[in-house]
Amino acid sequence: MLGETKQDWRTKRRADATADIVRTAWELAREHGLAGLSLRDLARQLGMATPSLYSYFDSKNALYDAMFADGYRAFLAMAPPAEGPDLRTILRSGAQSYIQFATEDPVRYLLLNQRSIPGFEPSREAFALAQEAYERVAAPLRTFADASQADLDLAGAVIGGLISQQLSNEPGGNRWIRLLDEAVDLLVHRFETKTTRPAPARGRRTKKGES
Amino acid sequence: MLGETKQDWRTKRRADATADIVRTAWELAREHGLAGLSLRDLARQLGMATPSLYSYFDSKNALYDAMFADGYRAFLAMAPPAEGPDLRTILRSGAQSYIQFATEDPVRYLLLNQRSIPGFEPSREAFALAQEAYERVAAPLRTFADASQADLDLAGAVIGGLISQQLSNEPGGNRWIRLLDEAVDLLVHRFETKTTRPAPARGRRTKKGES
DNA sequence: GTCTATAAATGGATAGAC
DNA sequence: GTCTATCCATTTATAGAC
Repeated sequence: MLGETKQDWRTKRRADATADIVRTAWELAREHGLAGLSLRDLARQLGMATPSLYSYFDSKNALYDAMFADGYRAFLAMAPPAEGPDLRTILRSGAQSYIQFATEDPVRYLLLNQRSIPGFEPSREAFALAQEAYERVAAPLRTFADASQADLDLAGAVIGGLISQQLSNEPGGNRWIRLLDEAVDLLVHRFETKTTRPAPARGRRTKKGES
Repeated sequence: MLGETKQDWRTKRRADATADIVRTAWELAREHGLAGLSLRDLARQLGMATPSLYSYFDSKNALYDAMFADGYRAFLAMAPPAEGPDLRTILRSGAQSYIQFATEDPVRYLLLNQRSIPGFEPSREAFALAQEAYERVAAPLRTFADASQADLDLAGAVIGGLISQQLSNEPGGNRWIRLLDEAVDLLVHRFETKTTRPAPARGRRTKKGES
């Protein structure tokens, strides 16, 4: 029994130390860029020797994997499923959460959303968290607006496009993300007119807005 | 007179060699990633010693700068100003050029559009080419559709969003870029209804599509 | 689990002869 | 402009003592 407690204590110590490493890794990544993260700096910042890190992570990519999972856990903790009386509200609140999450930590956004680190592929466990996060955003749109996969892809591209332009061209500013409401209007218009035409894709586009 | 010819010949030789280096650098960047490009590999591939590269470029960033300029020159060479009988055609053909340019060489797209290399900033000369390319796409939309800067920003975000999602999530596929026509429809709708409401942003969004 | 020591390699960049 | 030789810093990762 006492042995069990001791075991738990050690397990917790190890988990705490691991979390400490990941947190510090994020700090350094924010400072020097994602690819600029070095295990040397990381160990020094933590006051330990470089090889000690290998007691916690088998490789640098394993550390990236832990950061990847940590990032999506942070999203799941901060972003509730979008709710609201109408589609516009749902879409806008979901997108606002996402934009907030992206702009408050651009480096995290890069690791989670672009394939930023050559050779790094998230593990199955980490990828499952990514899917869970995706579903949290997608599910309300499916149930409320009967969104198809193409609808979701288009919405993701539009919102992600605002974020991407903002972060690459004017980090810290709002030139693109302030266009969110107008972008949501576009998407709402599409979602609502779509029910009129259940076969959305091919052959159309000849007449419609040609006054 | 003979001296002048000799001078021209040397100038040409140097320009050719420089172009050769840049071309080979693109090949290696496509193979190993943009950040994975090393001057050692580059020199070896060219059959020269590493330090010889410094006769052509002062630093690695100077090489990136030449690649940056080269990428935009390639765009200017391949993408004519968008033309067409109506806004939809102009927008779609411009976007198609851009998507073609991006997907035929994703690494080039990354260097030109995302801030992919930490510490690299394009020189004034290279940046001027980027602006020229931007204007080539933007000008027809300004003159034909009286597009505001916000209109252009939104359109850029939507098209760039499709490209970005495609390259990060399914390189080589078409899950997102096949949505181009629908994205263009969204934008056309916005451009056309915008004239109805010259003050586009705040305070609206209460009633509109609430059937 | 932690350390020291070190491997084994890569990176960009410079000096100086030819 | 090209080379050889080299510098100096950096990287991830391992071996083995404690």
